[in-house]
Amino acid sequence: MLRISKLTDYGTMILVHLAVRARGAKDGVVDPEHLCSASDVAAGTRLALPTVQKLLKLLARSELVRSVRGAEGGYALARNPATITAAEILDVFEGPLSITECSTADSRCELEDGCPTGGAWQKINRGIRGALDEISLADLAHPPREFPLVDLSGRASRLRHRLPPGQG
Amino acid sequence: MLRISKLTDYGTMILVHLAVRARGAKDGVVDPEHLCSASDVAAGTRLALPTVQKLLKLLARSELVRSVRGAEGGYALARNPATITAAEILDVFEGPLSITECSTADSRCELEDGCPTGGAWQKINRGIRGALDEISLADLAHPPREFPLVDLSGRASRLRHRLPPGQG
DNA sequence: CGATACTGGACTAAGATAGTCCCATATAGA
DNA sequence: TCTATATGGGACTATCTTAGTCCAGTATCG
Repeated sequence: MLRISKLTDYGTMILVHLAVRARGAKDGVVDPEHLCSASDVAAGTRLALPTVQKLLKLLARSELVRSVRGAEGGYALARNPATITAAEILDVFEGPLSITECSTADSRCELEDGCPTGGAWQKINRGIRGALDEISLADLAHPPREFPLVDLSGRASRLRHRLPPGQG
Repeated sequence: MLRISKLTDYGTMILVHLAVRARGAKDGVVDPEHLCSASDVAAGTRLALPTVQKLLKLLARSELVRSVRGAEGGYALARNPATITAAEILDVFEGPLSITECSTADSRCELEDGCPTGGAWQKINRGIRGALDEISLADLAHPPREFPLVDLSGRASRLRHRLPPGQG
């Protein structure tokens, strides 16, 4: 239920990669200014290069990632990973949509007035956003053993990432 | 972000209709055994009949709705609306999926071991489920002014329901 | 028996998604 | 200045999903 697209998942992996690089995963030296090329990200995440390029372009247009063009250019996080929330990340890739289809600005809903479920979906939406606001990119990049969120259910599925076609 | 499909939205409207009928919206007499035909639901929700039929069939296979065949047959909620949660409803229509694509049972994920985001997505998923567990069908059918959920964000979009083609 | 109504599944058009590719532009360094 | 390296913007396509319809079968009431 409540799927996100593969591209959103990939995009998150890319952000995690940038966050890890920024804190100097390789040599222990922290350098938030460190630029990663698309090729570097593709190699690090094992995602296909064209897909990574596409997603990085999208991210660069958002406020989460900055880019430097030309030789020796690349991408880096625009802000501290601790200040970037999962809600913001999903906004970049999925757009600021609500969970109900009819919530886009230019759609007309003739059931609007009498609709008995409208208000409740809105509350559900806010509840979900609240949960997403609690998770930062820093958490994603370096998850602590005990997470700040309450474990509300044992029903969550195992999570795995599928490799793009042509790998594995 | 985090869309549900139109059919899920429609399905929820159908469940709300059944809940309202069960508590006797018309004459004030409460009758949880009251059966609604697909035609009655279609008329009440203003959704197209074939779509309603399809969704009611799906619901009847779940544990949320029971059906009676033959003349004078129809559909009714299998349980008290207060005990049916939004999480259960979404499970019926969207399946027990996680928010990440790769979480289905038969997919293989070569990034599984080293995947730095897996655990966090899982926590996000649980947080969302927690929010959905707080909303009952009874809430959806008869939303109180003040909702049990905390209002965590002012960013939620207006919610409207779009009519199916051929209406309006 | 016949009308009513659910059951199961097939089918299609339209739209979304994932993935690739091309050309333009910017920059560093030889 | 020239060239290699990168990003920027967008077009394009195959595939999958979604939404919606329809039909033949089965159960039940009167």
